[in-house]
Amino acid sequence: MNGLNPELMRGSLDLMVLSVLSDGSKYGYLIQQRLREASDELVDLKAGTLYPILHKLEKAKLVRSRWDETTGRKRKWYELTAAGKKQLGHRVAEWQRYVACLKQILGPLADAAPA
Amino acid sequence: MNGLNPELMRGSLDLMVLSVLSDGSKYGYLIQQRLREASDELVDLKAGTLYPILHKLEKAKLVRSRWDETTGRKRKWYELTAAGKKQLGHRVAEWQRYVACLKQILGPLADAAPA
DNA sequence: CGCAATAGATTGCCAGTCGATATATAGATT
DNA sequence: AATCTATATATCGACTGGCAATCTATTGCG
Repeated sequence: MNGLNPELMRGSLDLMVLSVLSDGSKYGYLIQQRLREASDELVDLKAGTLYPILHKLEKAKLVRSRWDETTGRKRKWYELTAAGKKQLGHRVAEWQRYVACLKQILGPLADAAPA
Repeated sequence: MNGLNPELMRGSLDLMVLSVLSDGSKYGYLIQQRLREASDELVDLKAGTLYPILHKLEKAKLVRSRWDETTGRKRKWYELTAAGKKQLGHRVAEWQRYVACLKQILGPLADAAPA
């Protein structure tokens, strides 16, 4: 996690992964890349972070996976379950409540934004 | 931390505390209350969370403290140092970059917001 | 007098991130 | 043929941080 304070990211990593999966199945490495692209290199999930998250989501039945060995390269494809899609909706709404909450706490500070 | 996913909050607790201190010195218990008010009860920092944060900020010279024993109740007042004010500016800017980043990752999901 | 609220602080548990490491294949370079 | 880089998945251990529980102590109310 390069570009931003890692502490800040912590709580939303699941959300990011679910979000990346919302427009179709992907395998781990691809999720990593997509996230890097979509965030302008700000989010660079390490393997040691990503795979535990995927396993956790799978255990919670929010995603399901299957191996693809038809191509030379072994890949494990992950896709959102119905519950996962529903959960994603909740998480997005929660995220927005969080942002609104912080905005209220920051008050006038939220306006001016010096580097 | 009642109203919202605690995991989500994790990274921004320091920022919240710094922010609450930006409009004047406060003692711990007061910070707790102000934060609860300012967030419409969504953020309720427990003592076991707040005091370690304050001590950490003090160690980092972002806040300074002094005891007030002139009133019956012993209170430890915390105030932002110059470095703390500067740091607050950085943290706010960083927060905004984070929010923008997430918005980009969420893409179309960020628009519709079902509960 | 007892109880709730105020006020500060510490300890120990648990969960989560990430660097390091392991394994293995594909394609490019030497 | 050998080496290197990128691809691809996975686990382990160290470290950090939040929070419930706990402790001490005071103020004010019924």
